[in-house]
Amino acid sequence: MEERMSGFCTTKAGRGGSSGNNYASGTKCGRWNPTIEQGKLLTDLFRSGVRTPSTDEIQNISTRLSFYGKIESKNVFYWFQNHKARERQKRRRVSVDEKDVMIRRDDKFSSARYFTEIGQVNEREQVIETLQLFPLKSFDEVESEKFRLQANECNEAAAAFSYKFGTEMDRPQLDLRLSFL
Amino acid sequence: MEERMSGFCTTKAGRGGSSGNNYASGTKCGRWNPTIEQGKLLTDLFRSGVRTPSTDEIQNISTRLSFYGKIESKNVFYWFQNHKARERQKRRRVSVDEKDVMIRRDDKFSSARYFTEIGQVNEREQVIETLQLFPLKSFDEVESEKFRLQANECNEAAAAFSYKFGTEMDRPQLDLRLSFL
DNA sequence: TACGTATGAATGAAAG
DNA sequence: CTTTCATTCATACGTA
Repeated sequence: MEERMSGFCTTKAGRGGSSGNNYASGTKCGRWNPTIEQGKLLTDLFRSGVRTPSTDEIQNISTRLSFYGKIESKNVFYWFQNHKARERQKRRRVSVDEKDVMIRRDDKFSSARYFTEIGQVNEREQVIETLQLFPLKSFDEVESEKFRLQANECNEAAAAFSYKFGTEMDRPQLDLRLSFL
Repeated sequence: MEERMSGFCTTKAGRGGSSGNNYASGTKCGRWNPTIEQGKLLTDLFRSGVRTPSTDEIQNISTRLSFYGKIESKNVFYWFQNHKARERQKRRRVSVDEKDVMIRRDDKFSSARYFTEIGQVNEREQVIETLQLFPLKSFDEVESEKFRLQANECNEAAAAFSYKFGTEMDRPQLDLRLSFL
């Protein structure tokens, strides 16, 4: 029995906002907030192609992540659901805006600027979803970038993760899901 | 009490086009800030009953507003999201206060009472959403009032808005959304 | 300069 | 899956 403080309340959670800030302010307890490690790992999984993990996978991931702080499987479930939805939503919006710009282009600020500002705009997600095995260095959003920057030591976490994933689990790997895609 | 103007401040006078783009304070770069016209129009739409515009509507609105300053659809999305949430929050806060008072005074007063005294506190917002076409003179918050006061000349903006909305669009009006409710 | 308020942005949790 | 709600973080601005 280990009663770590990590988890819901204590929130040392660092999830950046938009301006490269990770808050550690007194967050109110009540809802789960990923710790940096958890966020990093989740993001990695996402970037690896995981989009809609099965119940079992969710369970596994959750178990794994619980090492870094309190977490429930539903949190994992929601995380992926939201992350995926928002990636799409963003993509959708951006692309339309982009179109608008094209149409009404003021020529003052060309589209190039937009792409840079808005970030990676048009990427085929299906492809990514199945071939992401090779990190294409195309993080989905600025967030991941921040995570990566502010938490390099998390690599160890990733390592541990992979490790455990391959040992104490009955299922092969998270890669397994890729096989039935 | 705040003078909100300037569009985005694309790190500098990014957009040209519409006149009267006051960057006044010369601050704010990074996050969108509605110009007076944009704010006026958004507020009007809100008061007209628009609460949760669909993706398409958001796009239209955004496109329209882009005439008055740089703006992305997500800004419109967030604007409505926040505006609605805060209206609700405020209302909730008030009702709670009222309730406290009530309770303290006399427990006899029950819910029925609230409706009468507090005014249209617990209104069915769906209804509003569909019938708000007729300004019920129930402004949501002081802000809108201010906007209205400090920017009367914006009516022209509203006019233009309506105009464009009715002409350069393939869809009828913003009322269209009401059809599928 | 310090702080309160209004509000843009983000995101966990759910509902639809 | 999509859309909405609730909460919280972050920041612009006004004010003392």
